[in-house]
Amino acid sequence: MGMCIVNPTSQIGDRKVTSLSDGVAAPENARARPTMRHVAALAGVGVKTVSRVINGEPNVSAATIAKVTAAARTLDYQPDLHAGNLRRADGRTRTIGLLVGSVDNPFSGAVHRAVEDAALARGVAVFASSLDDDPAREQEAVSAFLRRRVDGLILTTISESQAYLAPELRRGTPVVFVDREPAGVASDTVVSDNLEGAAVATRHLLERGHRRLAYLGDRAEIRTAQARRRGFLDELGLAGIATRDIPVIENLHDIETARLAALALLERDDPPTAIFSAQNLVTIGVLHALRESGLQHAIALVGFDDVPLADLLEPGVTVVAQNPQEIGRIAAERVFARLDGDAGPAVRTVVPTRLIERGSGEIPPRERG
Amino acid sequence: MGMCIVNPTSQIGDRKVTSLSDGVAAPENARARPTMRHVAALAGVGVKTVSRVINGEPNVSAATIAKVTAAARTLDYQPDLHAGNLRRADGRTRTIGLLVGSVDNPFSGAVHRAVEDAALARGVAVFASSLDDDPAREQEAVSAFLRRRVDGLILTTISESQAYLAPELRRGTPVVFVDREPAGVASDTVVSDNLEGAAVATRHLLERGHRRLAYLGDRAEIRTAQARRRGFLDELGLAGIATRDIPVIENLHDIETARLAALALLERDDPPTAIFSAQNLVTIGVLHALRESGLQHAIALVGFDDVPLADLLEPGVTVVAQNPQEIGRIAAERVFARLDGDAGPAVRTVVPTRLIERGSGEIPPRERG
DNA sequence: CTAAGGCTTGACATCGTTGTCATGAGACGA
DNA sequence: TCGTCTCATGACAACGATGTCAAGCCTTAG
Repeated sequence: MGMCIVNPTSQIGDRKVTSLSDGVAAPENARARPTMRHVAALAGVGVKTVSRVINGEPNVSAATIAKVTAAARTLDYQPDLHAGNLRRADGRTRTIGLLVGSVDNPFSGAVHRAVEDAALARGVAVFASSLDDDPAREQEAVSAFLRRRVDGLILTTISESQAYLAPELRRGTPVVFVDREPAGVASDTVVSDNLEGAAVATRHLLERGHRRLAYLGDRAEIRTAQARRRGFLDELGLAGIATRDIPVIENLHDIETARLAALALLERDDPPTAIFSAQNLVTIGVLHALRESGLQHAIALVGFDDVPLADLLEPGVTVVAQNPQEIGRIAAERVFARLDGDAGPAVRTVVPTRLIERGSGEIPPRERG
Repeated sequence: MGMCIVNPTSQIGDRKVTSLSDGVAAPENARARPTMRHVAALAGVGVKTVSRVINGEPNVSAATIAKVTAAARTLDYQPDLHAGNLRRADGRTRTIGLLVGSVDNPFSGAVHRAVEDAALARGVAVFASSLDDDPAREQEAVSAFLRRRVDGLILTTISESQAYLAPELRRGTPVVFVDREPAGVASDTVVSDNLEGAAVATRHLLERGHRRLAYLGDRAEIRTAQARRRGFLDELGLAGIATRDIPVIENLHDIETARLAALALLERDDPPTAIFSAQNLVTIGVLHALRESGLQHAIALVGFDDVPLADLLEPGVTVVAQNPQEIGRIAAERVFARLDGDAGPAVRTVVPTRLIERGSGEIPPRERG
């Protein structure tokens, strides 16, 4: 074990060295993963010299660089980033953790893509996980990220408090909250203007004469959903509409529950003339329900968050669009600014929303009855 | 430096031990990340005992477990997975690398989600990267994964040959190719039945009487795109249609280029009566062009790969749907089977496609002129 | 000719953890 | 009472890399 034998033919350099061997030739088809010591032995230099060459450090002769490079290529050597990190001064893994709603939700995908683009430019890899609005998953994902020593976190959260992150924040790990604001800790946050966006959507319907509106939204415990609901209700209040009779249907977490809720709503004796759907999957569920009821041209709809192909539907779907690319871009920018030494107070960035009129939100109210 | 001072008040256990200190008290608000040695010192036990408790190894007394657990909680200790891996026998990082077309493409998102679900069940984290059909990005992503010592790879590829992976495969790293078959190496592969799917789409149009068809597809160098094109052309040949006059427009890589190509096609003197769009973004581009030309009810369309909200459009979009969830699920299953010791020959899994008739593919041919 | 300085290079300790092994305490049967 | 066994525990080396430091060589200036 670990026995050293002289094997002058197995080196690239010109000096005689002992080569690494277990005394048994490894079969060609199951070579072990080479380490720096293997490269050093093959090149006939010390491991530190290999380290210097691999990391492009100065003060290595051209001849040595050539020998080491050749040996590394011959062995298909890949440095072990984590072993290096253990000793390296900055201790950076060049890895960040990203927790989004679900990697197959278009909003999340756009955020993810923007984060990835920023990370790629800095040679940083991205762990991506789906939250699925499950508090346990949030904690597990964060824990999994931290055990892998990510340099920073970009998190969409669902649990009641993120106070469990306080020790990590004290250690200086950058954490940026996206889409939803944290509770119990202060850290950089990037969110859409949910309150104002919902108000804009609601005003849009009110201005077209609608008085019987309905709200369909996500889980009530999500602060983002609460803000959208409040924006909706506040605006009704400003318009002097009694919110007592306004249907506010919450806890719709996927297309199917939203569709069923919308169908039930449309079958009431006194259905609304306009619907505000406060999340992209909810909007899609409502679209299905309207279509099934043949009411897509009769009942107005404004959705919060854009929906794929919304412009190709008939009528086009009017939405208050978020800007997930921008959210992701800014979140990544915050993480990297912190890693670059920015020690200022927590920054809260509000990304504006944009009303996109496509038809469904411009349907006038029908007469009652 | 590294000086040890006795600090009997800073421990949870009952034995006197030297605590870790630099001789200077760290400020409360910038505590360094605790290691096992810190936990051991606080608990008044040896590091190996902490290791045993953290890893749930047997033969530790209940009292010791309690002390160590308390100390770990007090310090908010998180074990460093990579440091452990360095020494651990199996050397697994419990991490895999996933390379998809783009994390914001719905097909990729669905694959990603399925892989994540399988990985989560095993406590494995997923690095996700976007290929963007860029050969350089493929190599960089793979290299970034390997430097981080992922246990396995699930790859969508674009470069001409994946022979560069041969040494890694010899080392036993599981590699599964998804969506596109590799060249130059043999390894597990999970793909849709592109040839047959395209043939089904084409037959569907032929059976409805179309003779003037057109093909709009992705980059010609992508083998998957080649297979779809061949499926289309072969089927025309079988039907006795001269393929010389059939428009075959390739290298459409995003919605906008596809839209422009389709618009140009529709403005020809002799436009097709039916279109086969061979990729999801191309289908969306074609849908825009048809809509802009007011021809969505006049020209038949069958797309390869499903499109979000395809069922809500008018007409609904007929597609040959792939099954990205299944592709992702099987790919993950292959990786984990290999990690569990499956040393059998490379497996090629073909996931069937499914024709979904929604209206656009059932439009009959218009009379010429 | 010699001292000083710069350039190359490698030995060694170290990062945070786990595998190996030895040690000591207590239980148990003869 | 005494070995023998099991259990609980910690010292130490090792994993693959990098930081530190000293040594050797070669220039160059005095």
